[in-house]
Amino acid sequence: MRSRQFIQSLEKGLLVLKTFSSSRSSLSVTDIAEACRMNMATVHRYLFTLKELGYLEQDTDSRRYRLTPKILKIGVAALNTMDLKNRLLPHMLETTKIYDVTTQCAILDDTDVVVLDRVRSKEVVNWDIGVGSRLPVYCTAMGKAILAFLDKGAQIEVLGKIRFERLTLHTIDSPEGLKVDLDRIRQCGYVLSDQELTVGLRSIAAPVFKNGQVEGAFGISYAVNRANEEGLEPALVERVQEIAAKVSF
Amino acid sequence: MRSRQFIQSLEKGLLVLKTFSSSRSSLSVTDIAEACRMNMATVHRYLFTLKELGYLEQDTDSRRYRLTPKILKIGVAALNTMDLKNRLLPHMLETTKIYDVTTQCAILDDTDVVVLDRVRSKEVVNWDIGVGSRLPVYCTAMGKAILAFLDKGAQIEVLGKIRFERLTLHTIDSPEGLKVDLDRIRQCGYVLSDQELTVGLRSIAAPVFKNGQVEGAFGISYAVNRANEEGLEPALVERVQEIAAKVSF
DNA sequence: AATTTTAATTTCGCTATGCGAAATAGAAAG
DNA sequence: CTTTCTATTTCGCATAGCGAAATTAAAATT
Repeated sequence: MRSRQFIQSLEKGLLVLKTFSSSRSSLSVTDIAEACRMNMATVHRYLFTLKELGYLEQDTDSRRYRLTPKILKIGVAALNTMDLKNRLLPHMLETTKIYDVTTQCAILDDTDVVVLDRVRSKEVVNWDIGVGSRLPVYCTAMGKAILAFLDKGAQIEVLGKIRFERLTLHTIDSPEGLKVDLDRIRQCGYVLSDQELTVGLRSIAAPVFKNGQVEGAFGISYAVNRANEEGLEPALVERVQEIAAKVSF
Repeated sequence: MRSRQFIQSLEKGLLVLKTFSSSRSSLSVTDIAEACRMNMATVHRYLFTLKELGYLEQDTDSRRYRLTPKILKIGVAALNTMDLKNRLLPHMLETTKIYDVTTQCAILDDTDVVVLDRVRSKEVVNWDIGVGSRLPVYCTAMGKAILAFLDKGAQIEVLGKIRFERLTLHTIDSPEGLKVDLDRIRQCGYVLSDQELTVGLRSIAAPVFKNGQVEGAFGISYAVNRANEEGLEPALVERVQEIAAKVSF
């Protein structure tokens, strides 16, 4: 049974909001009633309220609802709160400038890494995700960098929750395989991930610490063919570790 | 009096969430009770619920609450919903690559423009805002581009709500001055803004249309000194208009 | 270390609030 | 024109949420 302190109306309201996504951007009362398993009259009341508050707008013809930019205010506050991002940004800009690689920073949430910010390289890769995007921990350099330095308990908990999926030929697809890799990463202090998430993409990442605890990760990505450039990767590996260490405390 | 359909608990819950911001990232029960003018017991119930749902976390020592990345899921859905961003991104990447300028796209919300996405140039300017940031309409190239092409009614409404503030020597600081500028912009089809928001920064922008209605704007920014580069600005002006027209329909 | 102050959390009884069935309105399909 | 489907509103009931006050816990002050 739920605590007496729990406010169900808020849970329902957020559930309604959460139903909207990039693939389901315009929803009818019925759609939401179905998705949330709620009574239609009730759903209507929530939609009415969210519209009144300016978080949703309704198409006059189709009567369907869709998110407004106002909702961003809340999420963006969360983003800017993360000072990892602010500490890393100057280094990201500089690194991208020098090596023309995409630099990024991320934190862990559940079994995903959430991209806090990224500075894009000039080279256009067939892969472009935005700020706030989520990527699976087990097949990203930043994800593995964070996971490897989590304390045992937390690490095991995350490992247990991951749903492995073979995204490329290089994707690790078992908890055991990942565990071995994480132990190795913990030894050497950085991750070099070769096309584990996307074919053609290589990444390097290292963990950033805050009071001795992993706070997130700093990472860079570039096209596989650049791995051949004389001395580039050793330089990048060193730089990533150096920067991650510099912003850690 | 409020409609019978309005759910007050949801309003209060969102009010509590909204209280968190980059400058107020860690809040106590009392802080929020004060800011929201709500009873402390009530505030506690909302915080408890949001914590339970995973949108807030509580520091065990200070008992203060702070946003978690989970809240980003909702905002990011809103961002990705905006297909203006998806249509423009390839052009943004290409333009940044060719001219090394910062490219961006934005939409209007209330009296702000909300940045949907941006591709940074290599030149590091003392000005770096992130995705989801809000800038005032009246002193940004993208803001004025959108405003100029709004229908009369909507334009007047926005003009009435703006709170003008002189940010630089070049900032327009009256509705009358802005109106004159907007009429001129409507004639020529693009905006060239010189240091109206930030000293040292110049921007060019043009509106993007969807079914004949302004949907948002495409813009580029660069350091003032680059205005001297032979033929650069005319080329940029043309390019901005060309791209804005191409993604309009 | 004892006392006071301040803040967080829980309890409890009352009532306004939110619930869902059903009614109504309105649009789309047949 | 009728039927069907969806959105919206009404209404009476049950309960979820309210705030005063109690309780607990942690700082601050003596």
